[in-house]
Amino acid sequence: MKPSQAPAGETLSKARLRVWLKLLKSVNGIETEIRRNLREEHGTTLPRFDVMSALARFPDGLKMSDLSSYLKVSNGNVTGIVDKLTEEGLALRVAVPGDRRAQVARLTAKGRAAFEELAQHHEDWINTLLEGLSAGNVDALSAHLDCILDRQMEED
Amino acid sequence: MKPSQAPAGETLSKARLRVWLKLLKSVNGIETEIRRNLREEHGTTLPRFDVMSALARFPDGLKMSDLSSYLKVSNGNVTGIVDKLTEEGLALRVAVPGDRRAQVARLTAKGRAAFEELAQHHEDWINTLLEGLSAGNVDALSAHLDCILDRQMEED
DNA sequence: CCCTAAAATTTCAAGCTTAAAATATTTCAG
DNA sequence: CTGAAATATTTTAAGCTTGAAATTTTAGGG
Repeated sequence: MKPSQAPAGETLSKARLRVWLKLLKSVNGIETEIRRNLREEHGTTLPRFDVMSALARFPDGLKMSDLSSYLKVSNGNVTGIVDKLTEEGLALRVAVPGDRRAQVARLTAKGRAAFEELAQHHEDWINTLLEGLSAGNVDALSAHLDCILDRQMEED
Repeated sequence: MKPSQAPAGETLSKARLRVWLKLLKSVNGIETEIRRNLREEHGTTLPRFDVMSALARFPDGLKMSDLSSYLKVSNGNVTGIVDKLTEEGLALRVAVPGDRRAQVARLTAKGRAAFEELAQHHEDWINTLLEGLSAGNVDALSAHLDCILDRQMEED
């Protein structure tokens, strides 16, 4: 009545590897399409969208360091992206009253308007790319991802 | 008896967006850890591992263009990575008999040995990072990802 | 007060990635 | 044959990303 000849642990390890490759392929495919849409339809990039998205959630602005830890990217990285957004008039840096080292990044009115536009299209793109997932599929997939994410949070 | 006030379509769209963000977070977390392991424990990078992995599956070598379409990255990209692997003695380019334009990239013996080592560790890392997924979870997750991937294949 | 450690940010060097242009070679219609 | 189109690859310019070094400012013990 053994289900297989190989040790269960080894088989599970290979199955996890296969599902990881599938996970990677799914995400890369979607991400590539989103990047293409952002570039071709809006002349922008995913990192810029991500920063705008973060700033949109914090209307009072975010310190540069909070922004980088929120997005899980390096400090130097957000410096460059906020520079670009600032040049384009979409964001600005505001001095923090009590601390001359720190600066808060915020969206400008133009930045907020641009983000609203982008965010709607982004949701539409994702909705189309995930058309194969019913509401039930979404919930089940979400639960499985929680199994992965729970482990990641432990490690911090 | 309505399940919610919002139109079903809108709710599903938001649910898909949420699961997309969760998918991205899961994959980014794992990928960051894999990159860190490759760098700190083996002094290499994920792109180099990906190329070695592709070449390991084709012992007779892969044309540069086949390599880039297999990995879904640009031609110019694989040129640079194969250059690096060649400098390190892990890969080499072989002329294709009938076509002086083309070259086949192959692993050297050293490259094959290095890859075997990396691949085993890679599988172990993934096995640990996905410890939260039982065999049943893996199968269910895999099925849901197929819903996403099926759609992606249609678009090619 | 001073001066060292910590904190916030930017700068820097190196590597990855892409799209597009450039090169070299092959194919094939006429 | 010949030259235009197609194919295989490399080069290039621009942007993203990181980790580490550098800069500026703050905080706190002595």
